[in-house]
Amino acid sequence: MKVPKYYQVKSELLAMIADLAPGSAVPTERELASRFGTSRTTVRQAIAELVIEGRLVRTQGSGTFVAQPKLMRVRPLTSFSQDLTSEGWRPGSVLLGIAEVPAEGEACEHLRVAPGAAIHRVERLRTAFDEPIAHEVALLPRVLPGLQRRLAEHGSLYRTLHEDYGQQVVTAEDTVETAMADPVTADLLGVETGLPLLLVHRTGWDAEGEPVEWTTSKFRGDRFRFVSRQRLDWSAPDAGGGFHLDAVGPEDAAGPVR
Amino acid sequence: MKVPKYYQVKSELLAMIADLAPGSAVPTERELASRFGTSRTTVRQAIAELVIEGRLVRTQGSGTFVAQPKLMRVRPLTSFSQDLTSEGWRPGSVLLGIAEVPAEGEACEHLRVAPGAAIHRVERLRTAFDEPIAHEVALLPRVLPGLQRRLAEHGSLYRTLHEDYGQQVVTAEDTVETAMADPVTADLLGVETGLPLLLVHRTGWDAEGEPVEWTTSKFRGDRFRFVSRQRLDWSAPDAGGGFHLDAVGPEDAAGPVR
DNA sequence: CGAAGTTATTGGTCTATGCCAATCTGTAGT
DNA sequence: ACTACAGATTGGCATAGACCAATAACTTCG
Repeated sequence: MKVPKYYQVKSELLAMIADLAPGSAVPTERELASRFGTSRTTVRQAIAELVIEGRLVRTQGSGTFVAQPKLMRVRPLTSFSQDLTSEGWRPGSVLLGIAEVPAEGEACEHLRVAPGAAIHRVERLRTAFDEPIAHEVALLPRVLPGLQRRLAEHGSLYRTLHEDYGQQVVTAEDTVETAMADPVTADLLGVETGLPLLLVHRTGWDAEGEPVEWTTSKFRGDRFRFVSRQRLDWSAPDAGGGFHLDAVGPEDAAGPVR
Repeated sequence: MKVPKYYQVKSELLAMIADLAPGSAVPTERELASRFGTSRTTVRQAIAELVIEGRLVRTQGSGTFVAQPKLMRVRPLTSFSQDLTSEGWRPGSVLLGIAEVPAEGEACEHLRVAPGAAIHRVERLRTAFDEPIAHEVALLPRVLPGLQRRLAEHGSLYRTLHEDYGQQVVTAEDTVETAMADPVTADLLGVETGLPLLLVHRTGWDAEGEPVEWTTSKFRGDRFRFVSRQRLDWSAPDAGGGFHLDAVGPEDAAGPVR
């Protein structure tokens, strides 16, 4: 796949700032342009995307600096009752790949497995109205013989886990944040690079509190809106009105240049 | 406030496509450039933002067209138990304005009041670590005498509604989508125009199912991540695994040009 | 009539350049 | 010391033009 020059600049810039502390200054646009042998416009395009991703901050007259890491909002959802009827329409799903891979990085923490342990990786493209909607990678820590065949029969991953392997996701935690479409994801979703995405991570646990899945989904931000209805619990202090903050580290962003 | 030329072009473009059906072609970049008396670069910047907002779609070699309206994802949350301890830190809140205004537009539907009916409007800037985090406008349909004074005493809007007026939000529906920072919001949040935001709408109902609030929040997408933990109900068909889709109309986007 | 190749059109990327606006810094004046 | 002013520096906006890549319309050939 062809990689535009501004995207190469972005990647090199990303590598350059990886080791810098938040608040550190990066070279000026004019300096970077001559260093990378390109024009200032191209450098600006690269920087603009890193700003949108929350990796850099710019101040006119002052300079460009490494951004602080993202914050996190925890909404203390409490009690809830089912009152949503399942109206609506069920979209399609295209299986892009399924394999056994070694666990690595963040996945080890979320799935509570040792690095290098064998886990299942299910990559799918979710569609609606025959249009790509989201790119989804599910990681499953358990031993699941014949997963591919059984998944093909059921269609639904959750149903397969439940009916064929007796695994049930009872508790789940979702995180929603914005991200930008990298060239690979953009290609899969049929959109152009740089489009804002809704990046959703889901961790699912069974009744014993053991992790069952860790799924990363990238939804087209220009086509989607998440809706959740819930009951609030007033025994919690300031339920619903307040929110809690914590600092978390940034995920790695732009992929490797080819 | 000064408005860049590309933003004027964007607004005129937005007005131009308001009456067009989805799929309609808009003039070419070169045509628009000469019509608006500007360069192609400027037109491209305007179009790029409209694409990010989901109002236009571009196809190389073919042209630029009016986009389909956004889709909606409904996640059928079901049962839930409180197991989140309220750790963390409570952020600040700056009251920007509070007034009685006539209800109009969407608000009438969500609050179930007649157009023109008097409602309260509470505009706040939410902060964390002394940094602007979100711009929030809460609309309240009930009669609330002395709201401003009592809100100043309590700080929390929810606590004020509960303790002073006996109103309790028991059920709430949140929607989360991406949006871009318009110049006014960007100014308030201290970021630059065009940054992706997490646009959150919350409707709150009391025990009788009567609307209590309709709140619009714009969070900095580069600084936030929403987290919700929930219990899944397996009595619902395909709970958790499937998702439901529906077409909704687009909100109005760019503000007026000045 | 249908398939294959050609050409014009459209958006995608990049360059080079100019001026403006915000910021910072150093210097002169009080 | 302190303030006020005047550059120098930096990012913000815009222009004009060039070439590339994908698409669609047209032409030509079988």
